[in-house]
Amino acid sequence: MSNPVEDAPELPRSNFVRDIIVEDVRNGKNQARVHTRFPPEPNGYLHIGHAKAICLNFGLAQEFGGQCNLRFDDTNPTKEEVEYVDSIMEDVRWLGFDWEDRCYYASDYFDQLYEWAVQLIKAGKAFVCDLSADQIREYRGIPGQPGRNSPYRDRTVEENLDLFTRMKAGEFPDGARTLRAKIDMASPNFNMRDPVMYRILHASHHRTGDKWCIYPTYDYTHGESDSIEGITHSICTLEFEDHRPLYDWYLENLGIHHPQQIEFDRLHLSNTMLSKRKLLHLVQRGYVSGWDDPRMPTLSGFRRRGYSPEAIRLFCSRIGVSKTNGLIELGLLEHSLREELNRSSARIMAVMDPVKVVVDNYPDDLVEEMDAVNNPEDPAAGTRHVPFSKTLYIEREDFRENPPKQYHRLTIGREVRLRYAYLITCTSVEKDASGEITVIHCTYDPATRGGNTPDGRKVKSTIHWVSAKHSVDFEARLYEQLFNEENPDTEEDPNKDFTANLNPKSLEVRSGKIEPSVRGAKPLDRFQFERLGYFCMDRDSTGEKPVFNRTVGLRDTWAKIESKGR
RNA sequence: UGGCUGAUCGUCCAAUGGUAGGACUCAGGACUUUGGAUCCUGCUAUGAAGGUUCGAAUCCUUCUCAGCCAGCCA
Repeated sequence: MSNPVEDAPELPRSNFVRDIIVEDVRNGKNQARVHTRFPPEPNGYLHIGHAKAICLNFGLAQEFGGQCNLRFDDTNPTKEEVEYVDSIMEDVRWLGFDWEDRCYYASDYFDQLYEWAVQLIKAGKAFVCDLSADQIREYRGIPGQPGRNSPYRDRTVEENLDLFTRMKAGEFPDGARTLRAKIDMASPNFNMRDPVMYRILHASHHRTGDKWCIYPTYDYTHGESDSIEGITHSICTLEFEDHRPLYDWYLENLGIHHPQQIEFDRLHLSNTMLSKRKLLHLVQRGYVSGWDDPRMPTLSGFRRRGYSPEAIRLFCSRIGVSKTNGLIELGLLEHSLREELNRSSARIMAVMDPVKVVVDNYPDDLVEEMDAVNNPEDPAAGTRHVPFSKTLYIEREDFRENPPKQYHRLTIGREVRLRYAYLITCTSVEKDASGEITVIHCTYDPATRGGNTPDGRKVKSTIHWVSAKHSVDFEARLYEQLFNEENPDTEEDPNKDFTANLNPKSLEVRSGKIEPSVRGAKPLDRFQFERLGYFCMDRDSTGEKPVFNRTVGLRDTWAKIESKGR
């Protein structure tokens, strides 16, 4: 069933990858089939950049009635772990995509890959090389100059077969030999200068255990895996553009199904670090609490922070797909977030910086249950009761003794509305020795129950509140961007510590008072705290004290006006 | 300075030889029981120079700038 309001914003947009597919389908290429794949390496958690690739690959398959596989590119046992495999599956599912029964691993193809390597050796297109890593680098040459052939390049097929078999059998130590494709040491493209196909690694693999001590490289593995799975369009990021001739070479020389590799620009988000290596560093050195720290740009971090999968998908559809090196403003992500959360989040009242209000003419022991709308954007969300009594808390900044111009909130002598409750007028304040306001005295108009004005009079402001004796103490975790710099991922100087850009104020812990209806909430439940922002219950919550992560604040027009006045 | 790829409002994306458009941001305004949401208005762009054409963001030439590539990482 389709919901145009929900679905329309996520409609696929025209982009060059889609154009290629449209054309291929029209020409009947691959029997007009569309089959894509999302191929993460299980060496870290998925981040928002991966979400772009996931939405593209799964989205395209969906749109053209095709399929999208999940495939783990697990050819490097020294960096890969099952923890990452599990988290990746969880995150893709959470984002809203389904690979059905098509979860594959490149390691599933190790036997086939080995056979194909033997085939290339027999065809005189691959050889065992005894050069060390340093020597290979030296022989490879430099830009503008051709490399030199390895002295082992002309070994006989028999010798290559024998050596390769013994490499597999574990006769040689790590790094002693490699299997290389015999292509062209003079190619201007370094990837074609006799690239390594297999290296010796006596390491245990998270899936194949100790079965192998030689492992295929990415270049030798990826295209063949695509081919085996019948992939039609192999969509990857720009840095693999130079690898495409090699991708094509393996497939052509093996004479097997040849998918088309198409490259697009990976996501670059302002004030955000999207390098897996550096994110791992933040986790390992304890700069954040883990991969799912709500400040992390990982999908698990965003989830814990309170982002919805719909919001992330919406963002991904808005940024488009191209080949330009762009930097997306964080504001676009937050805009998509607010737009989605606004229509989906239940409202609740919470006071973050409480100051006491006493309604002097309200009966001492009376408690009234006020009707409050759960979500003005969604009538189906219903209503709830909020208890009202003589002593309340309001936000300290919603009262000013000497209000600036254009300040509409409470001040002595002024009437404002308490949301869903009564109109109140401030009469006086009490202060402590230091001059800080301790109590605000008000009177209420009993005729305005629910916040209505039977006489039609207007008040400029409506503020939120909680009943003091009914309210629940809670902890709020307020986040700001992890990095101060707009582009923290430019590593001009490799020796410079990128953590120097870390925002020391990225986390602020506060406590406040919240409406008792919060009692039914569970971790990951999302709310809008009226007039404050979107918050998500954290798993650190206890029965005593709920903990909330601030997902993102509400647009604050007043803050903008006031800061301009200064 | 070897190769590959790219360059359109401040940002991102579209226009596929025929009126440069949308979104975000920003600036105004309307409305409002969230200074929220919503609605309206406005601002700003084809990297440069030549050429082809009735007509060029689009085709050609030269230049400039940017990203990526010298892992037995992916």
